[in-house]
Amino acid sequence: MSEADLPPSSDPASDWESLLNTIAHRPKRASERKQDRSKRTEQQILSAALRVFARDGISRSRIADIAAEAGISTSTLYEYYKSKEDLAYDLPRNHLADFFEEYRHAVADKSGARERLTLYLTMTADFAREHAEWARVFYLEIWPSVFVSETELRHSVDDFARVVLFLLRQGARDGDWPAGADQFQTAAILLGAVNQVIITWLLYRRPRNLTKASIGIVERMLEMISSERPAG
Amino acid sequence: MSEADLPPSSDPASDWESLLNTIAHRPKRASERKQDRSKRTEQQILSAALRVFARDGISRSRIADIAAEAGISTSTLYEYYKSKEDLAYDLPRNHLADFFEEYRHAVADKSGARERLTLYLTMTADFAREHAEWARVFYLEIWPSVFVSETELRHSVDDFARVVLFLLRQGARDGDWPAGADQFQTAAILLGAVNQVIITWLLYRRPRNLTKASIGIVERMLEMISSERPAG
DNA sequence: ACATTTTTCGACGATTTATCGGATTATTGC
DNA sequence: GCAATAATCCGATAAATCGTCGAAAAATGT
Repeated sequence: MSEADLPPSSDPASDWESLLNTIAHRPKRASERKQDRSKRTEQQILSAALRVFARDGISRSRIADIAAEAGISTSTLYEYYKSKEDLAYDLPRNHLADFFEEYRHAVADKSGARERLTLYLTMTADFAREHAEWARVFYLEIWPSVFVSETELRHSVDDFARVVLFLLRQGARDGDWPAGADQFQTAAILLGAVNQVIITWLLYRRPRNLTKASIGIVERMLEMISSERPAG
Repeated sequence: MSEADLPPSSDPASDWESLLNTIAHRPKRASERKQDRSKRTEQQILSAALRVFARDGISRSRIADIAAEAGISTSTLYEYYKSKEDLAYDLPRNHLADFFEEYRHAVADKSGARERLTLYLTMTADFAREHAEWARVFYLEIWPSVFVSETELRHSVDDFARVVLFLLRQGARDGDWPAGADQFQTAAILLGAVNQVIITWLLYRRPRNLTKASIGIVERMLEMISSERPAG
């Protein structure tokens, strides 16, 4: 990625590239394992943990079950993660990085703030739908948890809002919506609504078609924001 | 409350009263304890659990700590709650009932849907601010949890949205906002944004003034919704 | 005051988490 | 290839926490 090699710039287009670059490449857990065998084991643990956490909930899940599901012994699991909590909070990182990478790819040919923002928010919902087990663990157990703020995961969670704020500012500069509005407030509205729809879908499978629903709600919100009268 | 004695009615005003009546009086955990001593112990347990859960998070909290904090032995606590989970999910019910009761009182002299809705959403945020320990446990640990849907608590959580939906329909009938809009969608936007603000405040103490911020965001959203052009 | 019911608690068993030393498997240097 | 070394894995077991039970203490009714 050439933009990573360039010096910091205040050119808006470059800022966007570098923001995406940063969030898509937050250092994952430094897996210092030397052998391929270990990398496979690590994957098996993560995948088993995801299944078990999604099925039983984190607090009801037992380390022994996860180890069994991964086909290893309990003590081997402890070679990789020092506790259940450690495992639970590491789990979402890879998926989040994948999401940002997918978004970065999909947004490459879009330059308008509104287009970019619509894509971002609808892809968020769609990603939850496509990775429902992950979403169950992330949205219903980890994201709102007090302890996110104590972990590395916090950076990735913060990134989520950072992208929305960036695009709101871009849109304000470009005249897509009034510049006077409190963009933190606008971001809270957009993110809150999308989270609300995702959580409702995860808990009750309503709305039936999450993709369609999220497109509907996002377009409606952006339409409202665009046609707000400038702050007075 | 006399309206509880009346037969079901399709009169809108009476529907509103009976909705409020229902949600404010969801049966609490039936405490079958005979002695006053027990009622005190029960309160001590709930109050201790709230402090410990808010401080350590539910999963890190130990039953023994809660019992010690309540000044009783571990086994006595088990006389009252069959597990930590049981205790955790029972905890929010009383507070939620209190909130609904407070709202019912405060809304008594308001008849417009918009006024009622503004009051509801801002009181929600304010209640979280006033009962921060409770809010920490409820919003960050219990509300989004998978298992809410398995407990009695679910009814109270559903009530939360029910009120908003009721008022959105009232407002549509009264011409406060376009009748064509998908009111489930509108409810998701309103509730999602308020939850988002509350959660952000709980985690990061931003915005500094939660009350002011929630009034701002609620009024802005209702303004946007009121001035949407009718669905086409 | 005594019998009965309710509440409390210490002792203990069960479950789950976490550790450790050595056995097993892979990699490296020659 | 083959030892030497490092990395990985696991059984046995310690540590922590959850949860149960029967008997003691307190409250209640007569």
